[in-house]
Amino acid sequence: MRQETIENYLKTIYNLSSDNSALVGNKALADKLKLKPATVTEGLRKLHDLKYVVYEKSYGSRLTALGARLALNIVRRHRIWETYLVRELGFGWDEVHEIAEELEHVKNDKLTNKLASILGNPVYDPHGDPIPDEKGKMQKSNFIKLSEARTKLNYKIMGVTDHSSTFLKYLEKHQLTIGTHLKLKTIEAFDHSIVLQYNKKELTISVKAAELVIVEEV
Amino acid sequence: MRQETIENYLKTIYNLSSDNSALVGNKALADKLKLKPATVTEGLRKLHDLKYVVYEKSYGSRLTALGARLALNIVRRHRIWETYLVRELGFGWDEVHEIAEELEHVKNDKLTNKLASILGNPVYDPHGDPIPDEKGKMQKSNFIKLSEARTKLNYKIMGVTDHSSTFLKYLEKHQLTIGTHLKLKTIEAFDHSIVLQYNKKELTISVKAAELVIVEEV
DNA sequence: ATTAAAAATTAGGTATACCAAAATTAGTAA
DNA sequence: TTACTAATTTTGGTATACCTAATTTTTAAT
Ligand SMILES: [Mn+2]
Ligand SMILES: [Mn+2]
Ligand SMILES: [Mn+2]
Ligand SMILES: [Mn+2]
Repeated sequence: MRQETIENYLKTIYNLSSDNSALVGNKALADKLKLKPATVTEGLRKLHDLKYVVYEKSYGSRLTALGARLALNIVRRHRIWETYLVRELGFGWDEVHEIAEELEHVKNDKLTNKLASILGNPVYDPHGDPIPDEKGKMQKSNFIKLSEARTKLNYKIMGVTDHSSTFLKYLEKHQLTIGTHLKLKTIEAFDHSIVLQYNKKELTISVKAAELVIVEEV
Repeated sequence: MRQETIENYLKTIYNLSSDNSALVGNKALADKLKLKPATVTEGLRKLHDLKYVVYEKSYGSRLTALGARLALNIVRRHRIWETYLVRELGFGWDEVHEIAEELEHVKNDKLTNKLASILGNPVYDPHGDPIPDEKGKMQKSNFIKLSEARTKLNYKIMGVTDHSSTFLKYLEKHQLTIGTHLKLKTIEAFDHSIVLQYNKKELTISVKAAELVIVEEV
């Protein structure tokens, strides 16, 4: 199997199984990888033979310790490059994901570590995702989705779970960027839209959007 | 054909045919690409269909205008990354070629141009190779191989044609780096070894090494 | 427990990128 | 010219990464 193929599978399994030990289904994996389920079935059989995943036929797959190590490496490179592109090369947070998808496959530890070191070994990337260190360890947090937040409480935006340019531009337009403090004023009983108060203004956002914003109570 | 495959063929044809329009033979191409001639024959047929090369059966191939444009793009990215790695990220000139072989395939003009701009739009890379600008234009020079230099004259080292770590480390050990001024003292009649005088010392180097060093008369 | 829908697998195929061995063509040195 | 050598092409393969359509398994809904 091509190294890049392996890396894309493992990274995606990792991303889809945030509580890492849960099984990831083939359909979800196929969608993220933009492949057909039949293709993914084949791929997983090979990754199983390579001992990167344990594959429970018809139920899904999870990373082995070996697979998780590789996955965390890719995730580290991806997030460090995104941070470097934003902080050192002047890209917007909405532009970097696609470029990082390519740069993440360049394997050179000296390079990755040099970039990290220039950045002061950052712990979060521009989307609020934690950056694993060289050993794969990273910040663990008790952040929640904005869609699960409660009225009257105060929150701070810590990240996003959709890296698409359209979504990030939408957030930026409304000044909903990482670090923004906001208060959850009310939740519409009708459709669960959320009314936010921040920066001396009010904004209503859909559940759909709120599910993609990560916050912390403050 | 995979984009990376195309790019490696075109870049290599370009590098092997520095005197622009000369035909490049399949054997030479196969060696550089670490492929077998049979494979290259196939590849060239496809590149011909894609209008990237003109392929004269049994004699060799040369780039079309379209192919040359793409090739110069890759060469630009390769050389800019090498320069960036050396000047901004603290790598040695002997470490960057392999990394650049991967980075050169990341296609994003904003990124390439940003790196170039940070570097002050450099015209030469760390090995003395000229860097094409966005339109593919680059410095032309009348440099010669050190093996073709004449006794008693003074020269300045302008570049190298072998990017391998072993060769570059050898040069560095003897302080034969780019910019070094030297005088060609004598040429051994026996084996054409060259006796150099520079930095208040003398050094004899083989024809083999001298062929890989590019100099300019000063 | 039955059934319909969704997810996963299998079977059968295409396209790309490579290779070894054999056959051909080009170049060179008598 | 001939005869050898080197380069190139052809032929017949392998391996990987995909796909569609058909079948099977799992899950969810009566
Ligand atoms: Mn990303
Ligand atoms: Mn990110
Ligand atoms: Mn190089
Ligand atoms: Mn170079």
